Amino acid sequence: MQNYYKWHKIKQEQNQELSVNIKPISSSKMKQSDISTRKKKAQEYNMDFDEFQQEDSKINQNSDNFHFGDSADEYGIDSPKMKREKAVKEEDNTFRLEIKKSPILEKTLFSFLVKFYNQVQQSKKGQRKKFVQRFIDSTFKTNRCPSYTFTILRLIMPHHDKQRLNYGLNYKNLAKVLSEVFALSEDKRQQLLNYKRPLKDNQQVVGDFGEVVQNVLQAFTQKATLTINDVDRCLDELAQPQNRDLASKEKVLRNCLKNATSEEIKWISRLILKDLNLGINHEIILALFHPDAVVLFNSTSSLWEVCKEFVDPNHKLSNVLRLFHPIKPMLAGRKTLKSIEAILKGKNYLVETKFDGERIQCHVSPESLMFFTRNSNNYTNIYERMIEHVRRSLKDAVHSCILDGEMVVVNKITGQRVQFGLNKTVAMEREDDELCICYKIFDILYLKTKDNKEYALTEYTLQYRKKILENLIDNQQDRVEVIFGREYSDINDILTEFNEAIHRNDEGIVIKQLDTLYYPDDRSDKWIKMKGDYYEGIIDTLDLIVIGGYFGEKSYKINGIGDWTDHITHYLVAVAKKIDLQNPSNSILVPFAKVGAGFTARDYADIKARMRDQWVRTNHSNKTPSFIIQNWKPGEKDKPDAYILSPQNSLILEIRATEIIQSSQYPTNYTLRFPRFEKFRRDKDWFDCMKFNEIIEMTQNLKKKEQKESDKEDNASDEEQDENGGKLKKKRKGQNGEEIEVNRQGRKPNWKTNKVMAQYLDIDVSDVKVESNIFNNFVFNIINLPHEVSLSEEKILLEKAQIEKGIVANGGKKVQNDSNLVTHYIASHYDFKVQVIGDHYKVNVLSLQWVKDCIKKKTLLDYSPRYIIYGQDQLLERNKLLYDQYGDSYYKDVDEDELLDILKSMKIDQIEEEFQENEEFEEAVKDIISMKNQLFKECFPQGQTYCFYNANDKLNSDIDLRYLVDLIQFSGNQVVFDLQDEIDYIVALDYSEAENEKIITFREKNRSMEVITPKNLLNNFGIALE
DNA sequence: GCTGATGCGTC
DNA sequence: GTCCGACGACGCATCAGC
DNA sequence: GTCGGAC
Repeated sequence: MQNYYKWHKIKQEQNQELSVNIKPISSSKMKQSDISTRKKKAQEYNMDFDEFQQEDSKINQNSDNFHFGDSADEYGIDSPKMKREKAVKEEDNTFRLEIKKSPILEKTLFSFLVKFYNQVQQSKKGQRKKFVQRFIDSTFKTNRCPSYTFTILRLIMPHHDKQRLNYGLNYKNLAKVLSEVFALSEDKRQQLLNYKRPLKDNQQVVGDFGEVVQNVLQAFTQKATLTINDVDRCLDELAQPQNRDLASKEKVLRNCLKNATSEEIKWISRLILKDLNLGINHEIILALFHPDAVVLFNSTSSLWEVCKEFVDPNHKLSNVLRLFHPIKPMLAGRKTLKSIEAILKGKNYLVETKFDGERIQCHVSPESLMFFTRNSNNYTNIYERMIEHVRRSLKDAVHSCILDGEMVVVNKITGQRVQFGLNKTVAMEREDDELCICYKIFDILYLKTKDNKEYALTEYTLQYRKKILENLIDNQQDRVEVIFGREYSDINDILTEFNEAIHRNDEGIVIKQLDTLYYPDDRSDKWIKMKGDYYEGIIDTLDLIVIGGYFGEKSYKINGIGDWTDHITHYLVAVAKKIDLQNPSNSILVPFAKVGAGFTARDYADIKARMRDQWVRTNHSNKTPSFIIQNWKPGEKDKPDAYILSPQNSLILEIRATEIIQSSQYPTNYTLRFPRFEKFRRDKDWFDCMKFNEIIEMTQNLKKKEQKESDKEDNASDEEQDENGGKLKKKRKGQNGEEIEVNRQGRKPNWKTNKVMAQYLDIDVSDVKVESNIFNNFVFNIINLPHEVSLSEEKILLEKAQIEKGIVANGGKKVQNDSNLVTHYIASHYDFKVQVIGDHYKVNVLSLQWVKDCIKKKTLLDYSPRYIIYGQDQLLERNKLLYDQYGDSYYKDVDEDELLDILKSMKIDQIEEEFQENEEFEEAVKDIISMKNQLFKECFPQGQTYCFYNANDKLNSDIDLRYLVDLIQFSGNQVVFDLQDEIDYIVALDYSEAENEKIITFREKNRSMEVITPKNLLNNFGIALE
């Protein structure tokens, strides 16, 4: 969008000079397009077309009437209870809605367009632009009458045509209607209805609705006599409110399609679905239509405006903003931490909270006030009650303006964030003492003052726009509020802001550069959004088990046509309510969410290979399998196309999500917001998936917090309501699950994934000789590396490898992910991740130098100030006593006593004692590490207790078990055979149901314990079985 | 007249 | 780096079908 | 909203 202002002369410096005393910009120019010369040119240009001239003048007469304050009535009033009003308005504005048909297109065959569609779609992506160019050039060379250009443009980009009302036909209803129109056999009807489902016996097209339509209707092919206007009129008819029912639509379509070929029907279907799948950006088409077309389109969201404006190809756009034509909002981009730092270096910027509501643009004139959404839809009626509030907040000096902001539900009492789902409900019906809608205004795009001065504020810097905003709007607490943001120039302040936002339970922050103009529809780095779930260590992931699959449209692109399981592209995942190790099918799994994002082609191939024979195809009337909770009544589109055969062969997926939200759709009563696949948990067996009560636990934590907020007594009956209350009350529940729960005992909750596994250790340390034991029992994680070496990726790795080898050589371990197992976090400098990890785990983050120095001196050095990147209060306080302000010790040298002292504070004394008591242990460890045994090529876990529950009698007969026990003991770990407190892992063997119950109950009380399979166990020791 | 399916918009 | 389609959850309005 | 893949 660099060229958005290229046609405009305004320079940014100019803006800076403007003081609060507003200097108008050529106000009289607004909407003073030179119609007479334009018309003249157009007429010259279209000299050959009598009809066109007449038509053009008619249409231009209409546009002559247009002025600011005129409302854009072609925006379909598509909001609810507006039916009656709509009828009135429609009559009022028929002259707008009914755009006269171009006479030329009465004679132009639709097959002309079909040819173009095919050409573009079949060509390679790089070639497409060329074809479009050719098409535009030839089609609009001699005729640029708006009725002509408009009809064609909206048939090339149906998605951006806002003038026509909805068809009420998506693929399901369209399939039904088409079946009726052509009186299809039941077979073919089913083929259309289930276009995503592969047929059992043949290789026919699947997945693309249009293709299936053409395929099915091949027999009905007619001669191509359909004209473009026929199609256009048909679409108009379909959208008519009186044709809402399927019977009417059938009539309309029959009338049109009786003259169409199956190929044409394919494309008409796609037009109705508003998705041609041409693979060409609308901006490319517009830019070819006229160089300024994109700019105008982004400022008015209207193809009709574009067509009216550029009748003359040489016409230069003189103004863009049109009141009551929604501007495409400016968007915030998502950036990596590293790039954020680079982008913002040396700049001034504002940080604002990211509100979790609806982006709403508000247009105001003395006569009218309208709200538009992010996609330019008219939401005036949804937010009807906000009209008066906004008006009241505008200062007298304002004649007209365009405001940009977010409609949010606020809880006036607690101030807590409210669940997004309530937004519309509260807006439209329920606003009470507690909840109400608030318009958070953060920008102003246009202003006309009472003394008739106009400002296209999109052409001014943010700094300036905020200043204007400040002077024009009166704040009304919890109703209409102006958002100013906090100004910073140091990246660290941003990180602090972000951290605070996360802890406040906000959705995130938005960073806006102060010296930038307003770029419609631009999502670059001028505005940047940061959300908690973008970064590691803030939001937990969940391990869920796959229980069902759905056919998707992705399949035919990714897998081609193979066997039917290849068409499964998204999955139903569940938590476990009851686990039966003996007879897995007697377990109870509870559907929790669907996941379809985050899978790579590779991932699909993986699943395919591992699950090939594990699917049972359904026909949507099957009973749900026994292992799925039976009170689940899925809606039509939630019924899986396939179920897994049995839980024990299913997969565990690690799922990331923004938050846990309430749901009436899943029997858990909760589900995930924005779920996406993160990775496979191959190390976990099926019964290691998340448990039902863990959801309850997570949400209980939230409830507790909520209750604390509102000072209420703990109420145990709350949960029962959720358990069997069936439908959820729509009452205030607005909390979410992203809060990080750090267990008081420092134990990790079960839903926090244990990321430290041998396979994640990426540097081979098998040949590292252990030189000392100063880092014994330490687990290191390096958070970041110096910027200087960041020039080359290789150097980074080299540096990292060197340090990690050093760590291992001195008895430590190194891991690649943060977790509760990490004892020492290391960083080269302070950054956001450092802060987040520090706060999350309540740990100190030490400098790389500390590690290097320790290695060099072969001793543990004190955590002196110069070694601290991010310190916890306790340590900082201590250092205040020990060191002066320059970090120099008050004592000359660090003597042994002091070191011991420090070690004590670090609780290392215990470890030391252990060593003294157990010399053999240390020796054994050394021995094993120095062994160049294949089995131990990676670091392996130590000091853990493994339980082979009741396995004594099996040991002798089972050689594998003996081997496992040896392996564990040999490597400095403990083996026990009964359930006791210190167990870290219990090895899943062939237990009876009763014993399983015991294990499960025991585990309930010992959350830190994990059940692992022998396979996992080997995995932990770096022994891969595959 | 009610309920579930369907469409369409928001995030 | 940018664009695009294929995916997620929700709420509301409307229609089909009982 | 998220994401991966094509360009």
